[in-house]
Amino acid sequence: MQLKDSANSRIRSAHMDKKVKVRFAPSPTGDLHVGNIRTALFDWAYARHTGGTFLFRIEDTDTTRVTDEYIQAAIDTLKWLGLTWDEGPEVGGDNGPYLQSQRLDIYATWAQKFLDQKDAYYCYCTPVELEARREAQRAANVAPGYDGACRDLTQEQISDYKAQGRDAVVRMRMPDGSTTFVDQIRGEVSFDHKFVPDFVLVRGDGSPLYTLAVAVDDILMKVTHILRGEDLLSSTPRQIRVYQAMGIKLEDYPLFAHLPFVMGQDNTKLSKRNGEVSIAWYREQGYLPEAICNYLALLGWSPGEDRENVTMKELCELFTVEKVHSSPARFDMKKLEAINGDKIRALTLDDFLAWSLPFLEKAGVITGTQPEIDLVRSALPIIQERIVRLSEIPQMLKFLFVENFEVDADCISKITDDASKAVLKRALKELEALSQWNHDSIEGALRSSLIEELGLKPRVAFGSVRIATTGSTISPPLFESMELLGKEASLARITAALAL
RNA sequence: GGCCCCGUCGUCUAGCGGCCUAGGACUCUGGCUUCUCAAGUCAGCUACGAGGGUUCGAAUCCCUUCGGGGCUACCA
Repeated sequence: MQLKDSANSRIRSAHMDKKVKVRFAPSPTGDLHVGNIRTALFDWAYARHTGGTFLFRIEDTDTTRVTDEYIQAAIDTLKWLGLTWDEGPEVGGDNGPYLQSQRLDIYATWAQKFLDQKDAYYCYCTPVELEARREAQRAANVAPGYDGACRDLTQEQISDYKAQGRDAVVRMRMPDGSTTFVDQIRGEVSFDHKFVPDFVLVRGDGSPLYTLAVAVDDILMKVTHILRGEDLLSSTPRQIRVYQAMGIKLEDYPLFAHLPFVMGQDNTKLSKRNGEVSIAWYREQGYLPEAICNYLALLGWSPGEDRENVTMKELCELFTVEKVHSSPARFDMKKLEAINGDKIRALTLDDFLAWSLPFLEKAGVITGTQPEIDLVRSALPIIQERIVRLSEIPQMLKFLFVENFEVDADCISKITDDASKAVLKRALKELEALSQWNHDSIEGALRSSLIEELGLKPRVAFGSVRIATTGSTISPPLFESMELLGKEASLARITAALAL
């Protein structure tokens, strides 16, 4: 099967008249991770860029590893990220069902057809036998793979195996020759069939494998572009083999584009060992969907023109497969944080409030009453440029809500010396006299008394007041914080500090 | 081992034969600003894996080599 440039251009031109349909087809054997999401994002962006269809399909043919919880989690994660699909679970479509476990009869029909056509055959080798032969191949330094033992079984041999009660798998016959296809990112890629052994389509128990289901579904669901991880690159010849057996015309083959990996810090495939990979974790940590998508989009792709910050809308406008490159990228948490900080700063007050409340409630800082929400709302502007993750909000605003206020243990010694006591005493006196309580009046009073009259350095003078009122050396701007805290509480805290 | 993919600052990238004494961003370092922390701003550090070609000219094209990764399942 040669699928060289001329064929590629035939497929491409055939596709020009067709509406683009891109699919994201994860196998939910765990929470969706960073790599899955980058793939989903590119799939989605390309579909949106071309005005095509984004199809979401669940590949749950491995029933021992896929669970309903993971399937639901995958659906939720995509929704949370805003990667909405046009065909798939929950929304339906003309090519469903979209769970492979609900399409078993379809795969069985095709497998039978391949058997009838002699494209596939029953293989009675047991896993133990296969493993032993592979071991021997390795020892003999021969490419391991199925040796074709059951390719041309006689009736006798078959009855013999059946009599032994052996299960048979359905195996695809790989003809001699090679498969060449044009990857839209990597260019022409070629595999000699010597290194693509006959592969299993249907298990001994009659259930289909990925190799069968993925190819059948992409064709039946009329997928035009397959953008997926590069780990699937070497399985492409098998997929193309199934298209052939299905009798699909060359121009109806989907176009392949294998995306580069997202690697961990230690330059191995991202896993739990070398960083947080579950999107659920990022959600809990207070990363915004738009920040995650923006950052992930930069892994293997670039908007160009020295630009990095893009909205989801801009991503859709700018994204093309041609600009994706072929080399793997390393995941960098620091940069994600920087982008998350940018996105948080760009939030409107209403949006920021909406994102903040769940974190404050979960941390037990507020219960959700209207007065609390009002206070949060007025406090958010002074912390907006000080956080990179939403999960930092409770810590920053806690001082406004705690009932039994206490100064951080490691800060107490910094305000118990004589000099600090003098500062606090004077501050208390000045503040008590204030008739107006806002950050201007507070600042005016403290500046004229502590800085001008006592001649103290601002950082020294305000530092003591900061610790006394907010409990820490690090806080939002002091005068605004005191305004939000209120006169009564501010004075009470300074008084309490003097008693330490 | 075999097959396949990949190789520009520490990291993500721009670059697609002359605009490159290689640009941007993150990180790091130093300065400014400053009530702390941030934010903002200025500056600095640091890269075309190596070796051969092709060419008047190469980060850009070719070859070799080295390095990294993936696959090699009745996983996907």
